[in-house]
Amino acid sequence: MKAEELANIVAEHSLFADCDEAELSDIILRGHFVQYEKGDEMIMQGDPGNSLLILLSGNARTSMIASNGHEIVLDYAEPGQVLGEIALLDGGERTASVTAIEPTTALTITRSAFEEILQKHKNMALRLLKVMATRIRTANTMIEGDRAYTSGPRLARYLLRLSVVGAEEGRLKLDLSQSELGNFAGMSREHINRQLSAWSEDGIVSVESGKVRILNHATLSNIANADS
Amino acid sequence: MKAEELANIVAEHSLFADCDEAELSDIILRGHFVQYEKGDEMIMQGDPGNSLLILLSGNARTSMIASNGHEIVLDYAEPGQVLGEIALLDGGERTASVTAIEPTTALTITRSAFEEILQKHKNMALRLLKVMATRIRTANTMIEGDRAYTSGPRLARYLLRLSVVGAEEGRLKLDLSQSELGNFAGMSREHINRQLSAWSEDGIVSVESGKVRILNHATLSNIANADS
DNA sequence: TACACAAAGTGACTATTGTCACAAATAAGC
DNA sequence: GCTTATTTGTGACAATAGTCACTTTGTGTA
Repeated sequence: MKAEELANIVAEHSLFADCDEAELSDIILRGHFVQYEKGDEMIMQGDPGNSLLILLSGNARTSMIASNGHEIVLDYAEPGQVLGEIALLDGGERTASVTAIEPTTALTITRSAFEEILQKHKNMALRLLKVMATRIRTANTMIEGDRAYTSGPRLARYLLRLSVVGAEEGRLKLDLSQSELGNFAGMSREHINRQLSAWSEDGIVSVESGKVRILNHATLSNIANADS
Repeated sequence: MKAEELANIVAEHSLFADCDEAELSDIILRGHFVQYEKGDEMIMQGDPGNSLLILLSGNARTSMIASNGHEIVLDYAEPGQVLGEIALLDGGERTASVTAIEPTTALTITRSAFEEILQKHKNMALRLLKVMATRIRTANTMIEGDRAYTSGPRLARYLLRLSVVGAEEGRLKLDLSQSELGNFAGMSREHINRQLSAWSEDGIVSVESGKVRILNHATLSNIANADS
């Protein structure tokens, strides 16, 4: 793999967005290329965390299983995303799993390789700090939303989080089943279904052949900030 | 202020735990010493975030007000804690407020000063990365707990989070009113009251003159991981 | 000590959301 | 193209926790 290729893959907001070619090829040099099939666990909850992943292609789900069996989806990752850096940095075990939800490729970087990269390219640390700051912000917003709002506004928020910015026809980044949406938005599959049906009636979303689309982005945003 | 003093103040797990004297005095040199009274807002939600705080003495509450008025307490900070680094790093506005809950002193560091410190002491970035990793971990655990468990286990978790490790007589780090506990644990004041009373009956906690104490740490831990 | 204000305790009722149990509709594999 | 599995749709019911409306108990201060 060449630095150019990685540069193309890596998304705009990614950790590596403004890396120069020297940095990128250094990263590639020190990393291992890995392939996953749909359903493969790229990172496993409970394992010690001695490496970090950079998602190159495909999509993955970050989720955790609580001690009572409840599954919580924390986020979905796109190409360019860094995964598993938390356990790598603080030395703790992995508190969440990352599962490929389609055929996926990634670059694995071990702790020592990562430390070398940080040492050699000193801007790297600052970039990673920014990425992590945004991640904390997202987590806090998630806590806020979960706590302060009832199911309607909450589902609206999670749908908007899945929505693409310049989305033609309001298509979402991922076509999730209603049970998955439930695990992401923190509500039961049945409840998701009822809420979606209601919104479908009002022309806010459409649910054709399992695929949810946002028809009225504006009202959905209003709902997301509604009083209840 | 002298580097030694800061060294003494700063807690074990703090960002500055293993800073040498040169680093500490550099930080002091570039920061401003500020005092707050009980109730003062040290950081205000909605403001642009151009500085960071290091709590030197006193205690503070990090909380956010949702658009529907709901107040959510994210965490309580002790001396040594870094506050407000998220907005500083990612350039966004402050998503939470930090309020002094007792007379408090802090060291304010502006963005430029902070960048100088990072530049000069390159271990600093790595340390901050660790701190932030732990913070993401805490936030994720909070999301997990809020989602997967009912009020009982949840309150147990938040009480344990407030408990001191070698706590003589199970005293908590902070004596919170039941309404505050409610905002922290995400449940109504009344519900907190009922749950606490029930546990008090069973000898798991005691609630004397508004102060909660953990009498049976072991069972409370069990409750925190119960099936419901 | 008395007054005022804030915090805690408690009962009754309500609301929201989850659970269970199916039927219907898709999708996937052979 | 048929069979099987996995989603989706929906009704009835249960449960958990919030709200309201008070009373009671503390706490701090003039």
